[in-house]
Amino acid sequence: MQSRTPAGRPGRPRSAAADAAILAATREALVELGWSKLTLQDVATRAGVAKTTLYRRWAGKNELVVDAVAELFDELRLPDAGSLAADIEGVVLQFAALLDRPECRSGLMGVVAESTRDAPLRERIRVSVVERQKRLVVEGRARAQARGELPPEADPEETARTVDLTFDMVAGAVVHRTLVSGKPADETWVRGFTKVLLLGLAAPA
Amino acid sequence: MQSRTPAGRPGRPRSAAADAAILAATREALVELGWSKLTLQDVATRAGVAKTTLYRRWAGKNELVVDAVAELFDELRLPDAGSLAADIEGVVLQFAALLDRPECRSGLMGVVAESTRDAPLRERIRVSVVERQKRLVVEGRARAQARGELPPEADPEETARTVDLTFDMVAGAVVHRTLVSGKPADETWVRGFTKVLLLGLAAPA
DNA sequence: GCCATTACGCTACGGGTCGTAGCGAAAGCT
DNA sequence: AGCTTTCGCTACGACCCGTAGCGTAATGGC
Repeated sequence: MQSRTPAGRPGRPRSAAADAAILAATREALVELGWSKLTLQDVATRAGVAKTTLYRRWAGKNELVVDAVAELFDELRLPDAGSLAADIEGVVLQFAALLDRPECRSGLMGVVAESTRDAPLRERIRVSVVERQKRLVVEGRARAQARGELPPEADPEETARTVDLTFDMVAGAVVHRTLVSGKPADETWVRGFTKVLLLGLAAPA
Repeated sequence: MQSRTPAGRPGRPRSAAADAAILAATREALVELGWSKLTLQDVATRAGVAKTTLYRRWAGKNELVVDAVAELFDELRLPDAGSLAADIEGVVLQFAALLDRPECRSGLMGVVAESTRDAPLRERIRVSVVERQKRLVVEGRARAQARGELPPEADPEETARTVDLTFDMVAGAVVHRTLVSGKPADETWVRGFTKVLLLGLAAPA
């Protein structure tokens, strides 16, 4: 978050309600206007605050949208469906449902595009959005290894590489399917994807 | 391309040199300024043409950048390295090299972000950029089936689904690796990725 | 209760980009 | 030649950016 009040600070505290209103207004504007036509003036008006209040809390459009989109990813949960295949399918379907929301599509792609020339922004995205998804991969993997569905690795470095690879394959495929190919990541597609991924991962090293 | 002269048209023809200069200037501006700070005024100045000339040929920034980036994808070639694994690795490494160029990174992500709210733009990207990559998948797949490395499919609809899935997995993983995770898609990574993908695809239906 | 400190709403500002219009000159085709 | 289209140039209103300054509101410390 942005407005962390360090407890013992004197003066009037920042309104927590304003934070929530601004982030909600940002998502609303993303739905109606998209990334490029979204203006901070418009967000401020929707949220019922002054434009200057926005600039006191966020450095600019990029940072604001990252925070607004990051909240959406709080909904992601790792289901315990009994098998690794079912777990993957569940997570992928949740992720696909998120990417189906227009505020998520345009917001995420907008900030990712900006992050190609803004390292601090990329780091902010990583912490607020990417790591939150990656944790699901780590947990799901641990469960699957406990069940014996995946071969365990001795080398922790090898484990990190495999987790990274798995994550890039899952998230990348879903994003590419929905945003570039422009087709829905529905159950049929997810089943086919999970099958291919699982066969590749389950093979011994 | 944009300025297609229908041959028998009277009047002064559009300068082909200007087209090339504008597209090159667009890529140059993408490198130095990135997607959001790129202005058509700046591109026009770099190309040595008037701003109005730009607006006569392209509807706006989105369309211009799509054309400028699409030219980069002409370089993609399907190597004949003897095995499917080597072919995939070759293509993926080429794709990774493209995404390593800043004009490709910011330009591509920028227009993809806009395309989430602009169906005609998405179609333009599909025709100019996506289909050009997808053809490599189709060709490589045909070769591999001729070599017996991949199981052939009787159902043409099933074939289309598999090609789509393969393409989304390859392109998606590379894009996510380089642009979201922010790590290089080097030979080590490509080898690991190809291994997982191939095991999943080679398995019988 | 008083005071220092901070947040807030409001207004205004210079600087920049957008997309378009209008003009005269240049460059082709028949 | 004459017609047609492009091109460079200038100018324009509209909009957004990001900041500054002001008076007011809401806290915590004493």
